[in-house]
Amino acid sequence: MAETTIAGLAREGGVGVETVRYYQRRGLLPVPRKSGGIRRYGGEDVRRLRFIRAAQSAGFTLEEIGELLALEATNDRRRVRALATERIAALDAKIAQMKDARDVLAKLARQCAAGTKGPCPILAAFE
Amino acid sequence: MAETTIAGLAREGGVGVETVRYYQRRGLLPVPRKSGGIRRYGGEDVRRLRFIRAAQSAGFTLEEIGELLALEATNDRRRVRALATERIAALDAKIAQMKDARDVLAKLARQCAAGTKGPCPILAAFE
DNA sequence: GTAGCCTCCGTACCGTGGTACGGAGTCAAG
DNA sequence: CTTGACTCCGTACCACGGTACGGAGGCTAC
Repeated sequence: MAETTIAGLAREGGVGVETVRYYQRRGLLPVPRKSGGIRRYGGEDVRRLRFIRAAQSAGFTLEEIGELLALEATNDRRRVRALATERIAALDAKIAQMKDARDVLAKLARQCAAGTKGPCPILAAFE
Repeated sequence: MAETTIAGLAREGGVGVETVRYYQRRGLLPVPRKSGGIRRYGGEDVRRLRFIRAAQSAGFTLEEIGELLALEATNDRRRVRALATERIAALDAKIAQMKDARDVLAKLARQCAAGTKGPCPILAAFE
């Protein structure tokens, strides 16, 4: 298991060095204390960093990811499922709201394109 | 046209006093200079404030709303339509991304609920 | 042995849309 | 004419997920 420096870890995870340090401050990644002055990172650090990025792309916040990482050790599937269900509900709510906004705008844009006389229907809708 | 104070304007627009002041700083609302020391607001201010809220609920950022307000005077429908189209595209992209995250999570949650042996499929998916 | 990266660390800053604080001034009612 | 509510103004702070800066020290190759 080749050890690396913070720059190597960052490269493996596809993030910047500053982001790794930020995750350390957030408690998502451990802060190793190794050879004089310079920290060394191993495969477990890469795995955790990739876990964070994967969970992020599933819509979890960094705070939730912190809990997920802690839950890895306990295998508390019920709690993990609860977090996932919460996240799904939040995503559904936001998606519905954005879809509404999108449909309203699309309808207005069609109306606006259909005629050139009078005030713009998009602006008029905001009155 | 009954004039009012900042608190009255905020009430009409359904926002807080601090939010009105924030919009003034952003240049979205004019800063009237009226009777000694206290600013007075009229119907046009209420209209603009409501416009801002309506445009916001359609997904525009405050910066874009600033441009929309400026476009009201010129009736440049092409530019307004361009802004709306941009916004629709941005909404579509974000909606698609969130839907993907949602579907992945929902699938994992179903798998997780289906069995209790082995590691949690949700956590395993992030490895 | 020294040039030239890399690391460490604290701290400040970014965008987005506000919210909170605190002291001084103003205004209307009692 | 005082009390109490409201206004004005600058400034700082909140969440969120980072990004940037700068000086001191370490590490590696030539």
